[in-house]
Amino acid sequence: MTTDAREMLASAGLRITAPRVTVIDALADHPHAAADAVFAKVSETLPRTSLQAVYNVLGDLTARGLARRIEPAGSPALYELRVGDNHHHLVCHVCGTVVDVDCVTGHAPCLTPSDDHGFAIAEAEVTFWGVCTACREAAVDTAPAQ
Amino acid sequence: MTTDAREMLASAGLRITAPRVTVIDALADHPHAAADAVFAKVSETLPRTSLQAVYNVLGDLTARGLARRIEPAGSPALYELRVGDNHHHLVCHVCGTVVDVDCVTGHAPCLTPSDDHGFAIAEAEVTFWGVCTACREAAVDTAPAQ
DNA sequence: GCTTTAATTTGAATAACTAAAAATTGGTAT
DNA sequence: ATACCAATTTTTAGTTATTCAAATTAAAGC
Repeated sequence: MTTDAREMLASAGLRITAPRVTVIDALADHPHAAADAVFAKVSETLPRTSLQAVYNVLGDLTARGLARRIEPAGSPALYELRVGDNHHHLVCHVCGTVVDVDCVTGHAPCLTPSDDHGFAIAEAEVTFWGVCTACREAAVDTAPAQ
Repeated sequence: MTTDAREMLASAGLRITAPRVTVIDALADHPHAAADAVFAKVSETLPRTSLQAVYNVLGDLTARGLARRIEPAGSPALYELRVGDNHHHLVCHVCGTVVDVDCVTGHAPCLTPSDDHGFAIAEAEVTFWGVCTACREAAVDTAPAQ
């Protein structure tokens, strides 16, 4: 895992540093993690790392195309290493869990609007909202008796 | 316009107050406005209104289904009065302008993911990203000479 | 016109993120 | 190996968007 992180950084022309390698490892283990979750994970193995450094690294990774940043409504920004395939997301309204969904029709842009209003359209971002299995089961358990 | 606002509030069982009517009028004039833009607009005609009141009203309208809240990445929350038709949005990467786009395939949920991962899916939210005409023209004007 | 309950104001707190100067470190050249 | 320099990280602050809660005010039924 560490090797991959180093290769990723090198191929993007970024210096290989402990915080960067550790952030990438954390994202590899926990896709769709927010900055503070990444910080918590990184702190386990590299406790001297600052939250600011994590923000810097996530920003750098995103700017170089090594990571993708998503911002579901009501959630802080989440990061993932799966880039370049225009996949989408399915978010649980209750617990916020995010899972990947392959592109609806194949490749970017996977959809075209009925009217582009003169915009030069670059991409279509799709977010499916629903309730995950765990939250549905929890709801049944706590439902009022009929 | 004022009449419509009053009717909307009444039909939702909300008290008719000056801040609420004015917020609704502001949204009718400026769809996709953020809270501070609504506050600025409301302040013109009702200068004693607090920003907090605007947040309260926007929250109430959203909770009762009179308004819809969208949160494009990198933008504060935006509000619009067009609700219940599952339309989508086209956002300019440069200036943030938002325009409405009719639902891609007709009615909610307008899309189905390739794999629902066990989620009970309620809706599909589509955000198209591109560059609007004005920003494209501005880019040409300031482009470096070849 | 009262009374009750909802709404608004006022004042404060918080989360998520950005900014900038100072200290440190990685990678290259010697 | 060592030193250098620019990139990175730390430290410290600051900002933006938003929420919370107590006290005041106002809407609508009686």
